[in-house]
Amino acid sequence: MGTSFTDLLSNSNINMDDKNWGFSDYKTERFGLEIPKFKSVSPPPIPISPTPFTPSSYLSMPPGLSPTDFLNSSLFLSSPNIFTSPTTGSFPGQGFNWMTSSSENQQTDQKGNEKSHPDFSFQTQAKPLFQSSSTMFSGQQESLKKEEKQFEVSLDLKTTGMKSEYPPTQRFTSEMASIKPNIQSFNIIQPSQSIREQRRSEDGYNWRKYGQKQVKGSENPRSYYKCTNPNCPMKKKVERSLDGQITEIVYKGSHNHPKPQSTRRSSSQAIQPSSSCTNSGISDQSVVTLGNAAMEPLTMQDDSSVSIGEEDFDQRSQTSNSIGGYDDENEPEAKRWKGENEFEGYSASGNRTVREPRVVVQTTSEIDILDDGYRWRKYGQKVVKGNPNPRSYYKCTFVGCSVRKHVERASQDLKAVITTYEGKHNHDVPAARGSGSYTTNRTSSVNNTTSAPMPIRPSAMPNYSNKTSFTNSLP
DNA sequence: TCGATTTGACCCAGA
DNA sequence: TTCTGGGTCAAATCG
Repeated sequence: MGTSFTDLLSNSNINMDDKNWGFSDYKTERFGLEIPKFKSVSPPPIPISPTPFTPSSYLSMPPGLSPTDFLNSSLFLSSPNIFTSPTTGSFPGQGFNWMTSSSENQQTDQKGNEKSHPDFSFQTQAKPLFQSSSTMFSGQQESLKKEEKQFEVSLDLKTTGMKSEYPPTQRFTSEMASIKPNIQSFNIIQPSQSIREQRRSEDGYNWRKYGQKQVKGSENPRSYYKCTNPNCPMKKKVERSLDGQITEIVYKGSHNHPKPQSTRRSSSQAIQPSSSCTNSGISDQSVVTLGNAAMEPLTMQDDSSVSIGEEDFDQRSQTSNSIGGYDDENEPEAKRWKGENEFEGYSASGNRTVREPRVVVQTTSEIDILDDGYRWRKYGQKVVKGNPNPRSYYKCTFVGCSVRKHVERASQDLKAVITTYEGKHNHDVPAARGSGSYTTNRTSSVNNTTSAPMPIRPSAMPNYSNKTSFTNSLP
């Protein structure tokens, strides 16, 4: 059982020597062909959100080069498309902007139009790894699916000995993130592992599917899942493209129980927030920083200075994150509010043109966001007309305090952040978490390790009402 | 045999 | 009030 992942790949007719795999070649596949319609080409599998996405699953690091080195290199940090979080100052650029090198900050679509595409960074698909490029656009769907199926089964047998549980092409992507770490660390899952264990989603919880529906305006079926934990209200909706790739996940509610224990997960090390996360932070950071750099990443960037426990990790990773690209010009009222804490994303299908798969993760979990001294809970995110950048909505978490704020980057100047406060705090600024200053530590952490811009920090405004802070805080 | 999934039917909120 | 569509239920089916 000492088979390395590379061996597995080489046995599967995947040329690891082809330096284009997963990168430029893939981009060519996505954008270099005449694609009459986005939906004609299903979006690639994506490492869905709460998953401790593990870039190293797809990357082979040269000897002597650690992922941390990679992250700290100017290749990542010099990108002008990398911004700190509007609220936390976190540095999403550490979220593995795969497609973005210094010369590739601008993506070119199939029409030759250059467009800023920060979201594309998270297209770190396993697809180039696990799907033959020759069949990528063959149009022979049945043949393709058979090939995929055969390959995946083959790979399954080789690597895990487990039976297939996930649809083709989706495996080794989002839903399989719980397995992926085993690949990353070259650990082989023992065949004795229970089926139930395998059903655990990438977020570490167990889900039971209770329904599926064809949603109007979308050819993608939507599946409904409930957390299998008794009395847990947590649900999620998963939309998949026809070939099984997830195009959207919407979480609803929050878990009222700790994450189930898992021997597999502990052995794989990859989804061990309290250990691996706080040490390297790499895999877990990438989960929440992938996507639009202007979005609230709620990252684990602070790991070097702040120890984040599992619960913290869970909540952060479930925080509203929207990953995907949009056709900004035609942006309709993309998402509609269903309630204060409920936020319905619209699927990556329908009338609008969507170039990237989309993930909306919503939860009622409370999140602390210490950027101005107060604690904020993100309760929504929305792309509003006239600004392609999502607006993050926050509520003060202090009981009885109704202050809200929303943060967005200016459409004209991405370096500028507009923070609008609404209401008036009826309490003092809460003490920072931990013994030291959380924000101070974070700031120093960022500054010490990168040349990242300073966190955007609106001046503390204990009393304000509908004030807008237009902060041009980036160099 | 049992738990998970599938799928048609039903419920219900909103237009 | 009716219609529509998303969400859920639950019997049937599957593994």
